[in-house]
Amino acid sequence: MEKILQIISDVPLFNGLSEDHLNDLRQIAIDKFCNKGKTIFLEGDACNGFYIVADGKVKIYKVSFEGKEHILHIYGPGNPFGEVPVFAGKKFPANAQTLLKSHLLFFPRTAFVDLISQNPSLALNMLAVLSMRLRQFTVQIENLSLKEVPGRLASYLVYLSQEQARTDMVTLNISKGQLASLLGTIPETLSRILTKMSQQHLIDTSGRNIILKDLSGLEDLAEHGKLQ
Amino acid sequence: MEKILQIISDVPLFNGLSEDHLNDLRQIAIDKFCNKGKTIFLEGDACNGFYIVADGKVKIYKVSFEGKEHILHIYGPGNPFGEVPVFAGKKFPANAQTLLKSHLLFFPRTAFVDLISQNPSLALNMLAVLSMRLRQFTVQIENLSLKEVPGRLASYLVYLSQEQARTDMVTLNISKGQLASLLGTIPETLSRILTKMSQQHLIDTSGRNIILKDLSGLEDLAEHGKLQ
DNA sequence: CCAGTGCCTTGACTTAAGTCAAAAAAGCGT
DNA sequence: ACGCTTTTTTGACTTAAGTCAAGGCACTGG
Repeated sequence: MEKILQIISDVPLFNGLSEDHLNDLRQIAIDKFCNKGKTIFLEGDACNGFYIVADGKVKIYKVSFEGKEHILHIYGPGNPFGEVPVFAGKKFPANAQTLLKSHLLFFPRTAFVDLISQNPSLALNMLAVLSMRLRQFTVQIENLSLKEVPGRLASYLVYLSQEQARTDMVTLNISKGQLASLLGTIPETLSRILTKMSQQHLIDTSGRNIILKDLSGLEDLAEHGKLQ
Repeated sequence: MEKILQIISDVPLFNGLSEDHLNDLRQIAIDKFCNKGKTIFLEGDACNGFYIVADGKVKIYKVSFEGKEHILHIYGPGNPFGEVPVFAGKKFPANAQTLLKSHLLFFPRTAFVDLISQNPSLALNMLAVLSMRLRQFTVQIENLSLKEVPGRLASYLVYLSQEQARTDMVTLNISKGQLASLLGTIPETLSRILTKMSQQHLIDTSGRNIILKDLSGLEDLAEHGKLQ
């Protein structure tokens, strides 16, 4: 049981909270264990709380009428999700599904709102989380409408290289099909662009490893980029 | 001077706050009058506060390397903007410019954060505002990646029809060029699609007025649609 | 070792939407 | 009403990226 407290205290959202507040959070948190591929909620579902990934991986996605899916986020340990309807409206704006066997913590809406009302620094943390998300969405929209697929892929590779703190190689932690969906395209197109980038000596691919042969070329492509 | 207090008390973000708190807000608010076309901030600018539109109209937009612009939002009276860096990071994630002669209220960051820390209901209101924005972005991303331009335009018309509470006609409150940018396309394409929709007897256009001849057809198109 | 499944790649084709250029229409100030 | 600017429309052309269909590759379990 102390494991939950441990997990909670490691979540960025709860950074800087006092022992007492962490304990309060622990009191209201509910464990949820899910197998891979489990749907956690669907767009339009009523919401009575939000989740934090304790362990595993979750995708947040939208589906078009024809069934095509676009992944909005992929969240791992420490990331909250499903918070939007806690504060605005009552319905989830997208779908959530586990990509791996996962351990989630569920925070019921009313209890959590009570905590926030009594705890300004929790409120400020939550505001920071939502603001970061807005910032990310801003970038996603820019990518989708102002850049072509090669530029989006290059951005993603540069981002991975920062995240993984390596300039020589990055490793995808999702399948290429999922990456295509995250970039707002389809697997065929992604595949073609990866081969094109290899031909231009920007990268080399082997499975989920992508060797960055010309990082500054990729940065360039991410910025103003056409691939020829 | 009482005008400012009046404006503040009408802003949804400040709904339900006590007289005292409204007065506090009024103390920290700074008037700003801008002519049409005035740049309020640019992406990457350091931020030391956020704005509320008291009067006029402001566009929030991103610009690509080649200079193409994509409008993210257009805000009118009562809408706050530029709040993201108040809570996360310190730089604006996009650009802001007035579309009309406008009257803005500026709230300096530190003073505002102090108020929020002392006032849970202001914090909850702010959380609601940011959550609504996330919800809207979610829809925008869905539109951009899963729908074609005719579907996006149809969505927008349906949205306008709800907003203006009319089923027979809507009036654009921005130019068609700006609408194109808001939909993630260019004026030429928008123009062509408007004529196509007229040919299909979905709408009739005359300047900024668009007569909705077949609202359910438009709803259909917005949902799952191709225009043929 | 082989069959089977899921993932990825390739090829041929189609199409939505962007570019460039020019004309037409609408606004605006004097 | 006039000339000027800005916005919108139209046409011809190009291109990025999607669709459909098939094949290859790689990992799994019998």
